[in-house]
Amino acid sequence: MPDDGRLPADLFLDLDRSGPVPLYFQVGSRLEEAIRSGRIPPGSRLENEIALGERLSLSRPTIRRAIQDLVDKGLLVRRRGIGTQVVHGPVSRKVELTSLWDDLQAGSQGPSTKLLDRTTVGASGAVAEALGVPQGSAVLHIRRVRFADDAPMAVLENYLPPELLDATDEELAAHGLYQLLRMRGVTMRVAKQRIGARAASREESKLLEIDDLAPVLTMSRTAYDASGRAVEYGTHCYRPDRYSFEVTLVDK
Amino acid sequence: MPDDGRLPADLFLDLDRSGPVPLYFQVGSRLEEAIRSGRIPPGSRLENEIALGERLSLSRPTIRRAIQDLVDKGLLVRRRGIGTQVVHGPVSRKVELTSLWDDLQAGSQGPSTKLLDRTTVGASGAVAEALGVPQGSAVLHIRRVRFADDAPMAVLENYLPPELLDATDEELAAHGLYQLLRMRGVTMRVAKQRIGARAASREESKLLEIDDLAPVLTMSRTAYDASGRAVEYGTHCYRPDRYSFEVTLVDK
DNA sequence: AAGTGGTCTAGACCACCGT
DNA sequence: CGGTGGTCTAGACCACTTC
Repeated sequence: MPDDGRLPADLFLDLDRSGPVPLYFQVGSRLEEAIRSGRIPPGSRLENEIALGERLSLSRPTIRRAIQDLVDKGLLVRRRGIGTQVVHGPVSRKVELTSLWDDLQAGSQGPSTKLLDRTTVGASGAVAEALGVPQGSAVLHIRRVRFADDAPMAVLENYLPPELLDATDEELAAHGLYQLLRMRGVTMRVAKQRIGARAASREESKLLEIDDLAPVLTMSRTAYDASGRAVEYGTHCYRPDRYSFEVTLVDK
Repeated sequence: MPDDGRLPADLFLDLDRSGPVPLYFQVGSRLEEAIRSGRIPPGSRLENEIALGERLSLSRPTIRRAIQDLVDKGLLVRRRGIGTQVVHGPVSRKVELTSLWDDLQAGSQGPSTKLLDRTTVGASGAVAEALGVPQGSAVLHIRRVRFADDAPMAVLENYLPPELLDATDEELAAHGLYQLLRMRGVTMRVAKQRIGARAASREESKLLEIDDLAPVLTMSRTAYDASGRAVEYGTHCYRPDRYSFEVTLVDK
């Protein structure tokens, strides 16, 4: 059998052993690129971990970690006694604007945002519980509409901790919450989301340019920083013809 | 500071070093149990990895893996130079029937299912592409209604590979797809899902006992086995007042 | 029997955080 | 500065699959 899964030799020529980027990340990224581009075709077998490690002068745990990351992303499948294969399914498809993170990560570059409302309010029961602050303490409440290609896509309602009370309207419209929080030393690490559906309210239907009571996709999220403190609580609703969520599950 | 994060001494007394259950899994499970039960309270600090390893007579990588699994589940947060903490947020909340896997995993025990339709059809364009089979090849098509507490919750439409062509109606109603496929040697490893919303069709609204054109939550999924072959394609719609999806995201 | 991934060990050095 | 997690190494033994 000539198919020994030997990878293209030039894939890993430029590994940087002194820079700050971890080796497992460099290996994983190059491998992911090769798979998504189709250069390593679906269903093809990879070299075994030890051989690959020797060719790259890397230890087996380092190789394993790089491969495991791609397994977690759903790009590779491992079977004991068999080997590692590229999945057959639709791999090359990029995650476009349906990623679950993009509300946080886009912001500055992505679709535009219009600020509808921005007030400082005392945290009510549900908000106070979600953010983990005392009832009645001051939090920032904002309401925005997100546009993609000049068409309304979502209505975003958020409650934020005191750090952002000083943000200007211009900042809120231009920079996205994730970025604003980062600039103030707050980085999100964990988020819990609930996705559902309901009929649009009269106001929402107007903003989204859909019929009253038409279906909307809803998502509510609480995000936590590295210390475990809640730093964002939001309730969003989306036009279902312009937005959907994509999730890849891996059996562990 | 007396808070050295020292864990309860009896947590790890019964580690089985000879059985088939990996040590990192045993450690992780016990830790998860202690966190979810509140025995290790939110915000509390854990011992550092090396100390914990010494106390349990385990190497640092083994401890790290156990902890990392809980970080990936959103139960713990690690910070370099600081330590590992239990997140502050709502942790103890069980995942009940909103897990993204339960359609696959419940089946036998969970809510009941009524089989509406079961036919062998030639794979049409979209189905053939999703399942990765030739156009027109025989696949099993089934349509079911899922009930929870005797109330309709979802309409499930699935296309399945030839392995299941011989399944009886009783099996289909009683055992759940995941279990039936497992019994035939097929195990799912990766699934890609898309979650959206739309208005219910007349037939769906009747089955779900809701108004015509009322909102429904939709999910379509393609599942792959260990070899990367597609083994299930399904389109489901849910009553949004009885079902929603819960997702935990971790920044990696 | 040979080859694969799955687990585990016992170290090492580094980057980052607090004091 | 000491303590923490982040990375990396070089081995070892095992379980599983295929031949």
